[in-house]
Amino acid sequence: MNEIYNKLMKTTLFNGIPLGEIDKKLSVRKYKIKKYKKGETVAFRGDEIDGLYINIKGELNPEMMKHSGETRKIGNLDEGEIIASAFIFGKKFEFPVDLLVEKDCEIFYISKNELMELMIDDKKILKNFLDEISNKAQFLSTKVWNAFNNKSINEKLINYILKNEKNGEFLFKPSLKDVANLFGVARPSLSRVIGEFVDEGILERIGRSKYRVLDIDMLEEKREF
Amino acid sequence: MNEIYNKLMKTTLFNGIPLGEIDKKLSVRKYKIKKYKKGETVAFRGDEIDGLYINIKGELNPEMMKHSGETRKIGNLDEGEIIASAFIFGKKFEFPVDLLVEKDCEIFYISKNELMELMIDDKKILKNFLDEISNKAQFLSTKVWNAFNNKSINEKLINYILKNEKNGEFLFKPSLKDVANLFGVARPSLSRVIGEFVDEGILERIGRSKYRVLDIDMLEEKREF
DNA sequence: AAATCTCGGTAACATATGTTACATTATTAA
DNA sequence: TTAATAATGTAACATATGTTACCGAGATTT
Repeated sequence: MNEIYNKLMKTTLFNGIPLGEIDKKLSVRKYKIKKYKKGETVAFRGDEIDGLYINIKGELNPEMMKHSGETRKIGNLDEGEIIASAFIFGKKFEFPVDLLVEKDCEIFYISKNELMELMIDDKKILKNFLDEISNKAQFLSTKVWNAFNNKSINEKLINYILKNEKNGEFLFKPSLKDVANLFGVARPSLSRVIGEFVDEGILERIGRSKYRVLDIDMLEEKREF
Repeated sequence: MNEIYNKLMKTTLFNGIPLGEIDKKLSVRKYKIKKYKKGETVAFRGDEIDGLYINIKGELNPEMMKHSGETRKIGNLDEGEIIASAFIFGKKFEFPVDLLVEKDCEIFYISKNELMELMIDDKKILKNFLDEISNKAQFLSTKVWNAFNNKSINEKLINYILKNEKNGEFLFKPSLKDVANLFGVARPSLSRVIGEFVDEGILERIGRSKYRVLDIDMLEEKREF
């Protein structure tokens, strides 16, 4: 039991709550621990969400799929993170994505009602959960803003470089292909824009998917307008 | 006072709470009512958010601005709606947009801490607020999904038509210009695609920004892949 | 080391969207 | 009503991105 409480202490929801407190709060509540093996699917898009799920051990992989079958990774769900926190309340009670197990997992579950009791009982937990779902919304808001503001591959690339360069060097991680996918553009199209930057003397190729920034001023100038 | 409580009853936060209850809860709490005239700016992007703001009378207009000065309406904030609800908690305590007054307004304000006390004190209010933020996140999530899934003007237009047509007819509201802006595309580009649909016999123009769907099957076929 | 495989760079071509300009039609103001 | 203003449909042209194909460089396996 103590091992679980120890894990929970590191989660977003119980962040800052002492071990003894967690023990006291949870001992009077119902909850479950579920285990999954690598390759299994924890949930499919559309499955009902009836409570709070926290990944306390292992790694999960949320994926969205287009009608055509094309998939896109959204980002990993590491230990301590709440699953689909913004979909527990609100109008839709269903998983927005498919959830695949990347590394063997243990998942903490507690019902919606028990969760609310926890929040009413402890102001810190309430604050933690409000912060959690607000952060989700803020993250999405930024994404929407970026989609509106950085429309061209040009702008996306510049932002990527400025965010990822260390000492004037950067590489496309985990691969150029994946970055193109992240941008939502075709790989050769991204390569072409990179090539243009090289022609203009802004970048220099120093290895496989690896470049050096030669003229950071020119890079920032190109940003606008 | 009663007039204000009456307005509050219709808000997202106090939805479902009887008038007497609102009176009882709020009489022991600090809150303010602020008034604004049309044309004033309630808040600028970056201003600190130190609590909960609800528009209880009038109409507000959130706007985002690009570096270049180009602006985009996000959608109106009508009476009863909470302002920037997803930015009260979480990492960013600041307004994500500029807030312009469209029609003379009255705004209800309560501090973050008092808001939390309200939530702890009343489970319905807690649920309402959790629903509110979750809905925001879910709405944004849909937008991100759409941006990923409906990339072409073609697809956006088809979805727009299927969502807005009544008895085979629809119009671009409030104007074609605004819909183009909503899509994030140039107006003539949208017009061109509409024109193509007309040429193909899928649509028929029956007035200013007003069209009739002639072949809904062909419209749905064009949807994929 | 050799064979195989995957990824990344590049080019030619096709398509989609943006830009600008203009005429026409509604809408608003005078 | 008339004049002014704004919105819309359209066309020609410019630009950005997608698609396909091919080759060579690294990585991986044998």
